[in-house]
Amino acid sequence: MSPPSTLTQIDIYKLRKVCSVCSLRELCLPAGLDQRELAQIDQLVNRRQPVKRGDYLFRAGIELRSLYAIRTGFMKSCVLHEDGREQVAGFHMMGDLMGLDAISSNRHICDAVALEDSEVCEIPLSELEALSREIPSLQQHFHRIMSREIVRDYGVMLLLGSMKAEERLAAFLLNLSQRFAARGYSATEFNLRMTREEIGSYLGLKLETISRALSRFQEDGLIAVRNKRIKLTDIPALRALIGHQACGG
Amino acid sequence: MSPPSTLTQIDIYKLRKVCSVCSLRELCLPAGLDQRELAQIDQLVNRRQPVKRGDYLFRAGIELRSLYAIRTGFMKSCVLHEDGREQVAGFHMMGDLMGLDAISSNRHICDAVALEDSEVCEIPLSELEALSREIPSLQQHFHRIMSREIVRDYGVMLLLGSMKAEERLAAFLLNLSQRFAARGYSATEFNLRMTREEIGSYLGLKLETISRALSRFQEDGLIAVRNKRIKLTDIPALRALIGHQACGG
DNA sequence: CGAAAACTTGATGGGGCTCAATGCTTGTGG
DNA sequence: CCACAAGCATTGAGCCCCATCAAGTTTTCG
Repeated sequence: MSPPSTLTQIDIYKLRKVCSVCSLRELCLPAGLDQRELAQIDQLVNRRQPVKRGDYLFRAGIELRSLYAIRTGFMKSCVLHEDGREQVAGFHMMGDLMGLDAISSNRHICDAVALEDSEVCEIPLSELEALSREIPSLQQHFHRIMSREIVRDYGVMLLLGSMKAEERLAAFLLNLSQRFAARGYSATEFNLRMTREEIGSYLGLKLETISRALSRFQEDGLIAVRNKRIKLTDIPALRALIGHQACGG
Repeated sequence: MSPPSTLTQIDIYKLRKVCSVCSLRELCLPAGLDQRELAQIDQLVNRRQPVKRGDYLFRAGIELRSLYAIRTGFMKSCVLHEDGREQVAGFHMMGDLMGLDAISSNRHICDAVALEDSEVCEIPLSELEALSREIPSLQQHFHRIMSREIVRDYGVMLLLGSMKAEERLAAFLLNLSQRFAARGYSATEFNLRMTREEIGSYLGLKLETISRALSRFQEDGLIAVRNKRIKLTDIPALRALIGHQACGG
């Protein structure tokens, strides 16, 4: 748990930790930074932190301390309603930034739970804000990340408000595919880290509906699914599924 | 259209225009600014701009020029899907900031349409960013506004994903009520600026469902509705409607 | 290995969509 | 000022998609 003790090992440990050589650099940080700026950002991200599967990274109601960038792993965020209603608001993977919703009130409004053993970079908000006052491209990048979250939310609203069950699921699978591809993984074959129930919660459907839709996709030759392992065998057909709502004329 | 010509009138015109004496100050700007900072912000908001009912403030796909703060009036934003599907993503009123979704890609993601004759303040993004680098409290305020939009979106996702028709409508009416109240208007009696179809689009329902639910609320004594005029006569009952999903145990 | 969690599949019912007809409101031009 | 049209709203009837309930199977994990 504590850093290794020899000098060489410490160096490696530090190098692995710092942002400037992090493999997620393109996802987390703006391009075009000079050495000094990168060094400042390294200091900003003051610790890497493991989160075990099932553990909470933060909980709704807790005071905002930091934002968290996911280094490895897979997480979900859940919004809670007073009456105990709960809904998955998003799934988050490598390079995603979590906690943006808490800036508004200084308290987290959703739970963040690891769906597999993960590792996050903690980013104190006040320091991020201070540094982004000095580095315009960092500021712009941060604003874009927040805006991207808003865009994503609009997409989910569209999905929830106007798509049928199979359209939603197809959109969900294609979105996952795209995000894995953007991170260098296969666009056609991956593991669903979440349960059918969690998918359903995210898509405003029940787990049985998810299960049935997956079975039907498989029957129709669009996917091959075995438990959490998914293979998209006909992406164009999945695409076609979305966007042919009633086919009126 | 052009400013009046006498000196006195010009002064009034300018005063009305500038942020530091704008009646929306508390909504738009952070508290605790000194004179000099307020003056800088005045310069930032370079023009007030009328938008006639039915006119577009901006359209999806158009390059982002500025953010817009609503001074008076009422607007909607609509996300568009490739296949022509369209959905109301939000209703916006006095003090709301529009265009945040466009920061991500530098292009607007949604249409913004005035639902009644309105007036907006144009805020060039690059200048806002520049100024927020100099004024920390402005920076923080801007981040909070973006975060608040994310929080709002999560609420809509919860609504769309897990509420029944009447719960959605009750939540919608209470939300409007609260926002009007926060702006000094009646919390119990107001005009719906939008059509039933637009409400339905926002709530993921059809206009007939909205109409039926409103009629039912009226039968049950929760509201009095005549066309667009709404009176909330039993707010506690409306609140109770939300959050008693299945009433299992 | 055994218990709990997760998943699949079937049967049934209901909430909201669809289609349809009618009434109301608003705006426009003669 | 009225007539007319177009948009908006209300209400009804029937149907379909998805939720619900239920049972059985597989997978996961301590």
